[in-house]
Amino acid sequence: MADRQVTIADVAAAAGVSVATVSKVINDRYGVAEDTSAHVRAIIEQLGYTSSLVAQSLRSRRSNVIAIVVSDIEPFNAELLKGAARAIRGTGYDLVVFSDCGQRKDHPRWEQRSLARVNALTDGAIIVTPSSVDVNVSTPVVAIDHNVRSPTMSTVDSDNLNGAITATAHLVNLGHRRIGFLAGRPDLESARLREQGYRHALQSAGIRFDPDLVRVGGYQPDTATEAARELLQRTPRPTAIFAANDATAIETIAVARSLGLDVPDDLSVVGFDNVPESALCEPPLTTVEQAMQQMGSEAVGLLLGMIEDPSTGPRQVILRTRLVERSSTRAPAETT
Amino acid sequence: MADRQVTIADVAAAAGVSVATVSKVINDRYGVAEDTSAHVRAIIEQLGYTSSLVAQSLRSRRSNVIAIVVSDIEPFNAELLKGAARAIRGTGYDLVVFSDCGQRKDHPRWEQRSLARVNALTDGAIIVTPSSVDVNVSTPVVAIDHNVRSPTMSTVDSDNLNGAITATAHLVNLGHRRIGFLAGRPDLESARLREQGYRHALQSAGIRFDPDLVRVGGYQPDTATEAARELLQRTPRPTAIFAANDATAIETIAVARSLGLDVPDDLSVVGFDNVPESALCEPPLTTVEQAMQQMGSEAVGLLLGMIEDPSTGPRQVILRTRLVERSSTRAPAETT
DNA sequence: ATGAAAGCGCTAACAT
DNA sequence: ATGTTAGCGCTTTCAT
Repeated sequence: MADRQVTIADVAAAAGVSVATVSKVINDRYGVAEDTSAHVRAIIEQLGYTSSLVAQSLRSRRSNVIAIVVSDIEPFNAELLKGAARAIRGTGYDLVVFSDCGQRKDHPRWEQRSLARVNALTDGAIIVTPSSVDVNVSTPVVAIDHNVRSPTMSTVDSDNLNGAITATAHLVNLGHRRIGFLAGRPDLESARLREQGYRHALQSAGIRFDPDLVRVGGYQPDTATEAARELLQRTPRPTAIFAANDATAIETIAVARSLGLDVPDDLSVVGFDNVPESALCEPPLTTVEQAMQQMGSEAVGLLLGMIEDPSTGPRQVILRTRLVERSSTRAPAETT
Repeated sequence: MADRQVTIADVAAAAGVSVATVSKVINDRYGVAEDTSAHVRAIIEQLGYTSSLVAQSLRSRRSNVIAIVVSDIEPFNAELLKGAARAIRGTGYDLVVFSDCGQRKDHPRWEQRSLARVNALTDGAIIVTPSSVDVNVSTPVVAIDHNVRSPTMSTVDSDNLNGAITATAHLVNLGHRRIGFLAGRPDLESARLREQGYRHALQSAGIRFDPDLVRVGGYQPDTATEAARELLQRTPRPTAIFAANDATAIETIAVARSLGLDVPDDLSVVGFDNVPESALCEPPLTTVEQAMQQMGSEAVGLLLGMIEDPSTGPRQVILRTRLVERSSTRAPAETT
């Protein structure tokens, strides 16, 4: 922990040249003599100088950094990050992940703030599960799990509708009729589509939609607890629950257990996402897999394309989902 | 995607005051009239202004942001991030994760560069698995999985020595005698300690250490492939392998399979870390669990302590490990 | 209470 | 080929 970082001025002084010359050397600008350049490089090496990203990007347009803006770092976003990192490798870009760690989650435009904060720092940004309609920055942006269909923005999403249909149909095919739905956040498009899928599958099976079998779980364990309890304490109790994501599905299992219910004997539970945690819980969760890592890498691909060629139009990528059957679902014990 | 971000100058102009006044309002400085302040806030709201982290932190010392500097975002680091994010929640700090996505992994001082790049941006940094001895920045730093014992720096580590002893002893207790070791990166203290633990446990069991049963796997799948193959093609073949981390243990299983060997019938494999992937591979991996998320949150705790009270001395935290028995280990088929 | 001006570390015209 | 100079958006004395 030194008193002060080495600055370009230190290098210039030590090398006996101007800061402008050092800057030119760093950025491989033409117009520097061979030996001047070599000398400056030597000094840089010797002093262990690294330019400040902050100062550099305040001044110039390019930073060779891309940002991923997330509300929090939880299992789903962590998978995205793994995939994004893989895609960045070999491109020469650095990655900055910016997160307020969920502290502004309920603020209507948290992603706008985060984006504005890092904006000057980066050449473009990926924004995950944004809550507001439009973003307003000067660099390219691609949205993962976007809130609304917007043909003006590049987006990467899973096929939420078909995923939810598959999940619900799986329960129907097992013989379930009273199927509860633990909904996601109503302000998110993915959540709305999953509910649509649930309804659609019910209808296809000739099961009447019952609003009393739906509660908002909000995608997060703590917001789901009460909702799951209400669902499970109804009479007659649903024999199965489709939760809009894994986090709340896992919470549902915990609530069921606390109520003395066995999963899957007394209750089947299906989730959505297939985060690693879903395979590790007890019982292992049947869920709809999203290609999370691929979503991250696709987003990086789109973004770099837009950065390198700004005339690139917005593109929407939709990735298919698939059902992963594990042990949290089975045929209902008794027929209704 | 607007043409330009809203700046403090825009706000000042719209409010009919100077930028200095706007700055004071933003930072709750005294010396601004009530109604001026209210008016400025209204304009800020209306324009959707958010101050630029870049400009702000170039100018002032505090940014209310902490950095986590990682070489890459892979399963181990992803777990750390989850734990760190949880610990940051409620503190008011924002998190910036900086990574070159493994592109400078072999550069001897990659962490020094990354640290220097984000230094001005943050109030302190957590640096994960650094490769060089000492860091040189003007803000507090805590190291996770540090390279060398350094009482001058705050560090968070697992008890690598005892973890490795436990892993090796587990194999010994199952009846294995020819136990191979797929070492980590020799430049990392954690890797050296795990090898020490391996040797120690062998010695305790009265098994002679055989250098031919040790190969460097380098902590990464691609660097481990050849090493694992060499180990498995020796005659006589080891009946068990302790890999220095999960990533290379999983790779070892893949190599064994490609050689027609069954795990655990023909070969037992133990890993280290207990990343989620280790439970999901086939067969599920017996491994030594590090409290990865806790490492992240402990590091945040130490760092915030140092930021809030700079007189805080360096502290070292060592977390205990524990063996997680799954299905990749069993008694050897034939006795030697 | 408010504003003018200097400067954080760097880049980019523009001189020389 | 090199240096001088003017900012990037912000904070912070220091005048007024």
